[in-house]
Amino acid sequence: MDKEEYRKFYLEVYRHSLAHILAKAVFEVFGKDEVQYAIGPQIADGFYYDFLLPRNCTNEDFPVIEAKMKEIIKRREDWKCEELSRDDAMNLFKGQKFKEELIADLPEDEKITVYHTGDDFVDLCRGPHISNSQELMNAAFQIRAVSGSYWRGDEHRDQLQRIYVYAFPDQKALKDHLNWVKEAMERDHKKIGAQLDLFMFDDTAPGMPYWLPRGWQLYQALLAYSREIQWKHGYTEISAPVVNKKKLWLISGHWAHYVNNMFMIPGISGWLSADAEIPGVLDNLQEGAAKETEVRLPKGSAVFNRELDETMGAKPMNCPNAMMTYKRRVHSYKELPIRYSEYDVLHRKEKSGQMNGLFRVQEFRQDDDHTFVMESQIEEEIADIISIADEIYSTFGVTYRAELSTRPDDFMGDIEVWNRAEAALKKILDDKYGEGGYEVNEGDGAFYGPKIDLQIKDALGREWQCGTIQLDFQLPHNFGLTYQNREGGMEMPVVIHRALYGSLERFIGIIIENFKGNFPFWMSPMQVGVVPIRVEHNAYAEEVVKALEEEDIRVEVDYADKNMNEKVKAYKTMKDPYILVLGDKEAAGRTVSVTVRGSKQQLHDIPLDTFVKVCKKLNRSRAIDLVTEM
RNA sequence: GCUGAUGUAGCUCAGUCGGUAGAGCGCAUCCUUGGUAAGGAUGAGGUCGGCGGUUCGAAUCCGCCCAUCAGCUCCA
Repeated sequence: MDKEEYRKFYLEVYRHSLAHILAKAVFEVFGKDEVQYAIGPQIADGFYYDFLLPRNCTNEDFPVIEAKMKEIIKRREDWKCEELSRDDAMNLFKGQKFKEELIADLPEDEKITVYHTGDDFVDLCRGPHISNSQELMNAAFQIRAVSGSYWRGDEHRDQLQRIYVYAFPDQKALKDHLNWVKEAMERDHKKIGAQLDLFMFDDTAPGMPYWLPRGWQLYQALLAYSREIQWKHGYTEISAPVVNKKKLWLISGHWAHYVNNMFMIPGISGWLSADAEIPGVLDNLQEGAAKETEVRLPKGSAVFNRELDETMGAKPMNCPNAMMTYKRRVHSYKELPIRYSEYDVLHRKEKSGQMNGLFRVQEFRQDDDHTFVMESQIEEEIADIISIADEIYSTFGVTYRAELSTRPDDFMGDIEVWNRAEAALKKILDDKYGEGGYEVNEGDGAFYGPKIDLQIKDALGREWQCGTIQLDFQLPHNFGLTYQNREGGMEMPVVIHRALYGSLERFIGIIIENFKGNFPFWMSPMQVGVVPIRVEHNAYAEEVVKALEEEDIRVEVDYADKNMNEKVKAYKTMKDPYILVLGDKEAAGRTVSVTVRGSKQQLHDIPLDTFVKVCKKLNRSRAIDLVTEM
């Protein structure tokens, strides 16, 4: 074991042992007979332990539990490992239903071990552990949070209370980690988004971002990039209705599978009154809806029967409209692949508590595409998509992780078709990342097809699904799509859904955190800030602005009669890549003085033409770093 | 939807035992007329998230709701 491995091993042992100490403390604080303990694994910054408690644990319990843990450690109790038979183990944990379930689920040949901490606490555990609590005297820990969690991740089973604890070998490591967390919070896109005036939210439209002038510039830069790269790869862009009648969603299958996540809009006669005797209103209530509540509505209240034909739904996805677009006429095999990209607004109604800044919203746009191919073209097409993904992600300097998701339980369609599709995706991933070079999520696919997801991390290390590539054998069937083959017969195309940014909103959230708001030149909301020193320099400043704007460089300027320091400060706060200071010297020599973002040094006597060329080049190359020498 | 937390000026936050609402930054006006995140003076700005309750009196206590955050569960 080298030094690093040794450290890692002991970190695990410490955290694992502290988890037992936490459980013992919780027993003593909440009463041993009233606590059911489940599992307590370690995680990146410590560990957690799940309990079923007699009452909810709140922040006020944290210091009490922490003090109890410290007290227990000071008892310097011995830890003993014991190997038990299955029956003895069952006996030992009698009444502890989660432990009983865990033991029952252990494979036949698995060795069952328990660890005793002192003579009044025992936990089912594989170990290894410390041999005496005093080894934990120097360990640093702090309860981070408590949250609800479901036993075995199943929301239909017991909801447990998960106590999260930061745990490190010593105080310094804990402090360092808390600092890291603090710094990560500073990168939070919600915070930077407000500071840089990029976007905002309002209670009147939960989860639906307002894109402010600066943020919208950034957004448009990303869209322009997507359009440019897709055009080169043979994509054609369309735009389609945002709101569609129920009939479309019935055909696509969304009515059956996704209706509860859709924003509904009643047609003309869709609104009923509670006192109107309309048969079928109550019968059509969704399963689980409280019928009593509906009956008690005051007379004259508006009631919406969404089962009426004229009910419209805001699209949560572009696919059905893309299918309609394809279906408008007969297609020949010679036309395929046909690629319809679109950036229309999508709406998805989320359960409360699911929203999260730009990461999880109810209104967003995707760099979406639906490609119609012959089965023989799938592999080549997906390889091309992955090459586009690589190109896009490298432009932003982000790394991603690929995941394959396979057939879920509620799948639609023919199982043979599913198997073929999954095999095709696996082959592509094996070729690109090597066997085992990507994760497989069994049963996590969309109901209409398997998918490849591309995951990117945020500042806190949480992973978010951005890109997605999905095969679909189902929608072409639902919509009756065909193409005419060489022999004159009709065949059904396969659809590839794909988005590489994923949602623009989520992707922008990610890159805000990645760049900490210091965006590459090409996507900066404003690229150059111009500061005339005095009003008499405004004339030259106008010339400079004009020269930049002629080359499509986003430039802002402050002609006001005020101190130049204020103007510089404003642009620095907004993280403009370049700030130009213009005074007598510059006007006389037709030059600019450049302050480069992130650098204290100023570049003087740069000819205006040279500076414009640098900006043009940065826009064209989409380089991540700024040019610092001119 | 669930668990825990948060919500006071545009922003960051203070507000003790229930007794007329505070600061810094920012904003407006003025002075300083300037070389890279200035200094000073004056001023505007509040339904204390919303609704209801308790009370002589509520930012403060209680209930419900809304929104947000950390998780869980979901997520085409």
